[in-house]
Amino acid sequence: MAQETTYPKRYKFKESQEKWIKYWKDEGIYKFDINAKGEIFSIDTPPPFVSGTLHLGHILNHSWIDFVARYNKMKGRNVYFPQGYDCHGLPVELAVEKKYGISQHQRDEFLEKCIEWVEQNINNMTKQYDDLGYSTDWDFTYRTMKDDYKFKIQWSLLYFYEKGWLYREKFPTHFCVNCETSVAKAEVGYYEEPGKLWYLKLPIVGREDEYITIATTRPEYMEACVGVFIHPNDERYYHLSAAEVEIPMTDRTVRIEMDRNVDMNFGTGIVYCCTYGDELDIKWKINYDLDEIQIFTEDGHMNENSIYQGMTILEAREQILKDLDERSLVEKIEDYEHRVVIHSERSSCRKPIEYLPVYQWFINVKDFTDEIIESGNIMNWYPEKHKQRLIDWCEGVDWNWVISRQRVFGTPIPFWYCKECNEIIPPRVEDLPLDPVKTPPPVDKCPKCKSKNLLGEKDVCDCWIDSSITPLAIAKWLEDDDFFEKTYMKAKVHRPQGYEIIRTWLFYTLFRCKKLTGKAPFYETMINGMVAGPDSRKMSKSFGNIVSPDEVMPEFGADAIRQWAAMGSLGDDYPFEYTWIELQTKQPVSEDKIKEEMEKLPEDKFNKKYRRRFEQLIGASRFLTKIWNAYRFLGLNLNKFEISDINIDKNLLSVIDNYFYSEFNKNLELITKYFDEYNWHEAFTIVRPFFWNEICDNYIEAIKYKFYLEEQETREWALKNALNLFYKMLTIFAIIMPFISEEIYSNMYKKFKNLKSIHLERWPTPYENISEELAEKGKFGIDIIKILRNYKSKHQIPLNQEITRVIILSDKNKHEIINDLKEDIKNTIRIKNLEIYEKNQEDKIKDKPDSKEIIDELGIIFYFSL
RNA sequence: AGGAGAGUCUCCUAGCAUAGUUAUGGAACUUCCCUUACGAGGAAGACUACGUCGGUUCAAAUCCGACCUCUCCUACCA
Repeated sequence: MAQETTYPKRYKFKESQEKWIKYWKDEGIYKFDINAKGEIFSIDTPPPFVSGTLHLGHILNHSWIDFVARYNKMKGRNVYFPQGYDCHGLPVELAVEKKYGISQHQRDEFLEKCIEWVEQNINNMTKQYDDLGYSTDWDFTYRTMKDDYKFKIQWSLLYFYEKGWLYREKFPTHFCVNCETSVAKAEVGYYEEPGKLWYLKLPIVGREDEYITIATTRPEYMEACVGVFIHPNDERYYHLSAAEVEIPMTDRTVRIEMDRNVDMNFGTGIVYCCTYGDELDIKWKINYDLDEIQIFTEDGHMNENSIYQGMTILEAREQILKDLDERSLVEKIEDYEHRVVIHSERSSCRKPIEYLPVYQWFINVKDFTDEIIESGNIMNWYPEKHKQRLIDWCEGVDWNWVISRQRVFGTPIPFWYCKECNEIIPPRVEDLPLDPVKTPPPVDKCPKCKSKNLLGEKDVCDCWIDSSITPLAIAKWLEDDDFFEKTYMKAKVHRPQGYEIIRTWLFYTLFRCKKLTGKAPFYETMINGMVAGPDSRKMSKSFGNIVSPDEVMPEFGADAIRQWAAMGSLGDDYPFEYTWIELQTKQPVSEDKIKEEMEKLPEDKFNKKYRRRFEQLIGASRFLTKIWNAYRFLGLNLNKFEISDINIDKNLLSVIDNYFYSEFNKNLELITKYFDEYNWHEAFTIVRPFFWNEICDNYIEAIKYKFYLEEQETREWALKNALNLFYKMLTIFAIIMPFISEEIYSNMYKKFKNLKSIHLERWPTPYENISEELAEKGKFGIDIIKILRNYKSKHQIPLNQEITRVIILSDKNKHEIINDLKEDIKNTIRIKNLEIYEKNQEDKIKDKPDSKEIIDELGIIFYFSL
């Protein structure tokens, strides 16, 4: 007697997940061995920012990445699949300030706490990855905040400096003159303030007593005015084209320019550009190559470029208005609801923000966009259409990359500079990584001006500086030459990512890696879209359409959620569907009603009354149940036998086996083709119906009767053949549903296969030498079975009820086929007496039953009697 | 404001460069049957969609133009 295995009625995904996550870890199923067989295929996965939790966008993206990893492994490649974390960023600083109540000015302690906070978040996110069934090898994880990572970053910056691509220059930034610090865009807010709009007259050069009038909320910028703009379509001002105007309180004149960015409906439709008034001013300064005249100091006073030197900005405003008024240059004053940019998000400051130029570090990318396009062109794009985003972006780049951020938690920019002459002092390679704020420069005086006033840069790097060398970091660049050679230089490197960061992550990675190694980093890229809510708008709190993975994972499990991911389409946005259900009536409730109720009811009451129904996941769970039951059925029968293998013998295949094996071959070819293109959606829409409607509904139904036969050999072969086919399907399932596949494998197949895990298995091969002639016959048999089953159904006969007598009449050439399949037809449909004749024998049949059906497309006539 | 991608039935999705029967395939849905691998299964069914408006054409989801909506990006949140 075979060893008894028990087959629980339901698949318990929770226990299964827990068990296999541990097993995979203990047994090292996903370990990467660089010396293993197969071409090395590296996956440069996106390091998520360490917010502390993965969202559904990550789930979509990383499920796909896991499909890529598992599929390529099965195809025999040696897949290198690490997963790292992007640690630096303003949100970390904000969280630490809030949680520990310390400020960035207590630098050392602050940084320590940042690291602590990040580590906690990483723990949680790592668990979420494991719960998803993510097959990364955690031995190769990385963190952008670690020294080994920083070393590579700083080394690359030094290299860029030596090549002359890295430089330091003044550039405007949001600056709080109250706190005397640069602030991030995320730290500024707006608030509405009743203010004034001043209409000021600027004299036109060479035309006596002619003026143009500009409207401004910031008259104190007048002295910094370097340009005046009007809209090219503005009919009121056609006569002003190319005119010049005088700037009051200065001895300068400026040209009037036409620009489409002007808002014709604001003020007079004429706007003055004061370098750094707002973001538009900055854009104009760059596009029109305007001078910059700085009139403010970093502590909010007027500087030496202003006749109001020493006054605060507000004092200067009052004074200049008086002075302009004296010269009759103030046309009128209006009340105006003014949107003021203030320092609101991080401090209690709430004072207005100014744009001030400070020294920033730059990397020259403008001169290398052709090279980036080339690196993009040699890659395979899935889907192709998103390549255009990269090309368009490259072609439009007209400024260089500002890499410095006035933050503290980031990779230090490893340079010093001379306070007197701004000479840059680079570090020695052997001293990297370092923090120039804490480490003295390698020289004691400026090599250019001999000054001893050398300062370490306290700015840190833009996050994209960290993340745009991930392909090098994972390949142990500068660390292990052999590893680097094998996993980068000679490997196929796959880059999966969302389309929204093509212009950042992909762009900068293509640029830097090519420059640093001479080799374009990627063999191919797979692009995912954004996850939206059911209203196909992005998930956001204000729309109330957010779903968190933590909400659905415990209810449906990873295999179901991964099926949801598999149904998304390459490169397009993908909604996460749900409908609101009223719990009592179980009826769907409209979106509007829900919104109403949400506002009306307290949260707990609302939650008791309504619930979200996740249709996609319900469908996915049903499929898992179907797989589980097919397994149970085969398993229960396997319990009755002692078989030593599930190998097949071509000569012992039944006609029906032959047909389904042939169908499997055809479907496998399609599935493989779609997987090769990373088109999960199309692949899965073949896998699911093929398994469900063909293998379960037709194949298993048609061989079922054999399991109850007396004759051992037929029983055994029927089971073996079915187990063999099911196993091939299971290896395909393993990519999308790793847990249930492993569960079934371990219970039913492990004893026949010499593998610790199905995830070490190879992609299935087609059945060889399948006779198409026999397959045709099998198809014919299945068609007949379908018609008979249909007949029963139409006449409301229970499927398991026996029919007393069925007569099948066919053309001569079909007669023999039907005869061969007699047992299959008879037993599958449960017919007591099945008689088979050629059509020309119709007259000879005795006691023909009344019920008759003619099936033209099969060339068959049926008679039935219940 | 600009640039890019997208809009096909209740939901996903194919098709769209070389325009051509009745627009693909899934899920969900309804009715009947069944319940001995099946919180499952079987059979039938219907409804029925190319964002809007124009144009080119014998013929447009497909080509052209305008517009609308969504999403992403546009030098300090990733």
